[in-house]
Amino acid sequence: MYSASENRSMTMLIRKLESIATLSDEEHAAILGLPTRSRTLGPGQDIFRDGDRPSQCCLILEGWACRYKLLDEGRRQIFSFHIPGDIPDLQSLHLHTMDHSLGTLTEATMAFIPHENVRTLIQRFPRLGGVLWRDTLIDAAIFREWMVGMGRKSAYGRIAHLFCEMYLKLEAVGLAAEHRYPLPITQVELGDALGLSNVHVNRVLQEMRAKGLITLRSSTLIVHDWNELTRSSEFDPTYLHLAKTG
Amino acid sequence: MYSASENRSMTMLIRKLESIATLSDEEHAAILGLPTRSRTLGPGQDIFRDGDRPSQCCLILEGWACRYKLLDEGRRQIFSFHIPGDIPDLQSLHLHTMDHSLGTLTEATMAFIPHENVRTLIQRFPRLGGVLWRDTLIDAAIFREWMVGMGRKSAYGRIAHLFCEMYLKLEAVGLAAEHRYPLPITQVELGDALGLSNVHVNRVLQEMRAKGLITLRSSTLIVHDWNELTRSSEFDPTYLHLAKTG
DNA sequence: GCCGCTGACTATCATACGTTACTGCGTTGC
DNA sequence: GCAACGCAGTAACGTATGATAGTCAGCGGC
Repeated sequence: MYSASENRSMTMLIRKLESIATLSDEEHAAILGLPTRSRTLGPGQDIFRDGDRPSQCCLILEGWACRYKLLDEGRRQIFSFHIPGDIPDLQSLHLHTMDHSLGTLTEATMAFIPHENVRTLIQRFPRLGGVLWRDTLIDAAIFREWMVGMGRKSAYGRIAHLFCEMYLKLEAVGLAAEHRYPLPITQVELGDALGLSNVHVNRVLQEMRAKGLITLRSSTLIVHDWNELTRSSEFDPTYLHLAKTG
Repeated sequence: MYSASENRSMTMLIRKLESIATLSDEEHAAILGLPTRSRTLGPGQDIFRDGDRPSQCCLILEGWACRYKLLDEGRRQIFSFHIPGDIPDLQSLHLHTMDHSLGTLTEATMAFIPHENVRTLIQRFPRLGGVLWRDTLIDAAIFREWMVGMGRKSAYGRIAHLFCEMYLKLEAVGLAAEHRYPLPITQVELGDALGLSNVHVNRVLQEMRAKGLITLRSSTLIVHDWNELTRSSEFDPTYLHLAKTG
């Protein structure tokens, strides 16, 4: 059921971890040796739900996912967007009951790793535990940054900020370059992430297009003026704590 | 400079950790043995600032603090309120550059613990490392919950939700009971935490008072109708991951 | 005993955003 | 080839909240 040897699916995880820390050869090898079971899901499928008590972690190999919570009357808040290399539910190692849901945005392939094996890995390589801890801390830093947006920035600034953030995250694992990247997210989902209505998201996107700031078509975003995008969103990448940027 | 033996100041930390996990006698003793240096600050003082690279952790013994970030034109976003027993900058163990600031709200006494000693503690008691990791994960869960508020709830719901949250956090460390607690926070600070103007915070507080829901006077909050408070804010304590509630 | 300050509170007016409801275009299914 | 659907886009209108600009009570300083 789980395949351990020659685990190609772990390269994405290694790329991700090396974007936020450095790994020794032994640590590298230990990660490659993790047993995983892969699975592909269609778009809009839940991987776990609010209230679940998962016994494994979920690593994204391909496609996009998001964490979210549902409220009364169809309201939804999306907390994060996840791309290949991410382990969106690393927290389940220490918080046993999920307080939100995780679902796919696109068709997506995930590798599941039993908690047990992650725990053993951390015992053998405590420094690797520190790297995973660091990853969850960066997760929290991104939440804080979204809070700044929702609390104190305009819709325009929020959307621009998200575009900057996703670019750096994708670039860090080699999935974006030249200020262009795949963005398979609907306007409704953008709104649910940023606390906006789909109508207003559309308004702001039109405004950005009119200014020649971006092109967004068939799920591809092209940033024509990166400086203006970062300036107008007050974007400072420190909170991403990427290895490159210190 | 640091005093290690008979460390009374650590009891608040132990109470806090026992509110989210259980500790063995050895772990208990090891925490009491941590060397600390205490310091008392007046209200409105910064403990560290955005961009700092601290070499110690800060445990709050008495008083309130908050984490925040400043933007252009005097805008401010407060991320969290901290009470005795909290270690607001635990993340600095793995994220070396602070991406926000920490300041006191009231006069406050803090105990500083060198990172070095925390690391040694975690090496000797890996399970304790897990508890601290868990604490930072709960921190993140609270951020997510605030995001839900700022993105998808009314001002009324947000304020009510915060009142519920602070009550449970204070109660968990024995600083609140009978739906009444000290709340030494100005209306401006409430607004900066919830993404509202001070004027609107005032409007909503008046509304809550008019309904007989709460009394808030001279920094003391009394909740007259806990059920209505939780109902109107869609409050579900799961995200606090308190030991009691599983 | 007044000064200066901070925080609570209020009134008026402005606006960024939400709500509702609709059009139109691709895609998928059959 | 057309129905059904999801998503982008638009228009008209409504409103929760912000901005500005004050008043007032309490309080420490001297």
